[in-house]
Amino acid sequence: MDSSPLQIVWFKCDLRLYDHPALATATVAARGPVLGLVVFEPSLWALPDASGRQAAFYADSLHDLLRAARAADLPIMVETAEMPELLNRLRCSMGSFVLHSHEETGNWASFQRDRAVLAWCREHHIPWHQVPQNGVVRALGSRDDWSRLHDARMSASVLAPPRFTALPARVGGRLPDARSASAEEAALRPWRVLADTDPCPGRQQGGRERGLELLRTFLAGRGASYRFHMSSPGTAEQSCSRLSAHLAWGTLSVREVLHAVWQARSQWQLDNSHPQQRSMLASLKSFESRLHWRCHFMQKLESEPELEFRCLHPATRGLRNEGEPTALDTARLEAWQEGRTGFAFVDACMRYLASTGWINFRMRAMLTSFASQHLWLHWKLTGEHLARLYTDYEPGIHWPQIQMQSGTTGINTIRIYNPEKQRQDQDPGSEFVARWVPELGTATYPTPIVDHLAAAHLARDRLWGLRKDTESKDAARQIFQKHGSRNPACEGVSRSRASVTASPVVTDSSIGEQQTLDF
DNA sequence: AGTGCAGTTGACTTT
DNA sequence: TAAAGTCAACTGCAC
Repeated sequence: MDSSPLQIVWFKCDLRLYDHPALATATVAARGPVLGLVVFEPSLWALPDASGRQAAFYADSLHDLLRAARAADLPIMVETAEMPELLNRLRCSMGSFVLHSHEETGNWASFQRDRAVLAWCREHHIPWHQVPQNGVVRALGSRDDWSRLHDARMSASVLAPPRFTALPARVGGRLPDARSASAEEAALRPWRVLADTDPCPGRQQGGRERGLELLRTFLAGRGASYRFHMSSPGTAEQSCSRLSAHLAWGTLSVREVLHAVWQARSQWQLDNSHPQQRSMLASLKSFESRLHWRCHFMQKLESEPELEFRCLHPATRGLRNEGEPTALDTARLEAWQEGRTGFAFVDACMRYLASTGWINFRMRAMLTSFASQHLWLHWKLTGEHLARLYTDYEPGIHWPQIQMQSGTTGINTIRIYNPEKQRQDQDPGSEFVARWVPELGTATYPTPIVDHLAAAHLARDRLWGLRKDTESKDAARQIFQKHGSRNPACEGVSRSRASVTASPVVTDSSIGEQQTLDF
């Protein structure tokens, strides 16, 4: 009998060695040798929310991970297979092992995959240790406890990369020689092949080294203009942290980013003579707040994975066409996807996103609002399209945000963005529109496909109309109890009244959260 | 000079 | 940085 069984660390959306709790628990003293495992799962990459640009970012990141692992003497096996069949194969060839991974708040399919893996592990008496890597709490009892649990996770120390011991020959001999460049290219091939199907000329590069560089420049001063430049699509690209894809694919951990923010803050606090001190301290504060909100939103999908395909508030189910799209739906969907709605700013944003794989938060909200409210398309279809376009697609942020901007959560105020007002506010000089919709003003540019004022009015009436009856309000209260933020500054309370009365009054029109990721 | 009035601004509410 | 609506206070101008 082997007294120290093989410890397999299954890398999922956590492509790093630093601050990697699953790797740390696998390497604590008295355990066996450690083997990394990265799996290209064809069924998951074929889903309608997956795309080539995400695969490309993953490949970049895996490249960095394999290099770092070589330097640290951690062998990593890269496989193309479905789980749990792969685990079965590994058990046959290598014998029993212990499996380690991070808790994942992914899409429904990844959740089902994890259930299958859990069933397989139980059947074969393979221990599977799943540990958290962010502020999302699995099996959360009450939202009242969440903030405390989140803060405790985030304030714990970051974990140094562990030291590894040599693999026994029975395992090591079966690994491909990952030291050669051609072997590494072969390992990355499934992701690269998929990437080639999705041209994205402005795509952000993946890999931990790039992520660290973005973090460094943002904290060292690039973030000074963050608060005033994040809302316009023309300036956000440089002023935002651009860490979203790195957090989504785990080349950086949210905790290490947070600790870096705290360290930068104490440095900036000392630098009284620096002209950017004030703006940097303000930026760091709002950036930290967003990291908190990031986990807050992901917690919603963790607690209710059906958010990916079912309207949260029961009264909003069936509001938009959930069946076979009509001819009108299809025409509108295609116009929106292809950036030819006749609303130049909306079209410019969609084309920019398609070309770069990223757009700032506010414009994501506008694109969603336009599809759901003005075009009255069901959010599942449009949400899948946006998911594919986002290199930084994070299911736990995406689906709760999509539902929020579509007015189907019941606990958030209805936000219908006016595409003309947004153009005025965010692109007053029309530089952004001119760059991405150069044919504007010529005969080839379409006329608007809807009367946006009338469409917004109709959407407002429909959504507010649903909230009037008592049953609907009761449902909203229950949703708030399960998912709502307990931050007093964000309650559905009129702030002026809350500040002057002993017991703030919750108005009927504002049960729940008033906060978005953008504020 | 003070009054009347259209138009603007800002705080606040409603959808 | 949701947008639209309401209302009161203010402003600039004409008379």
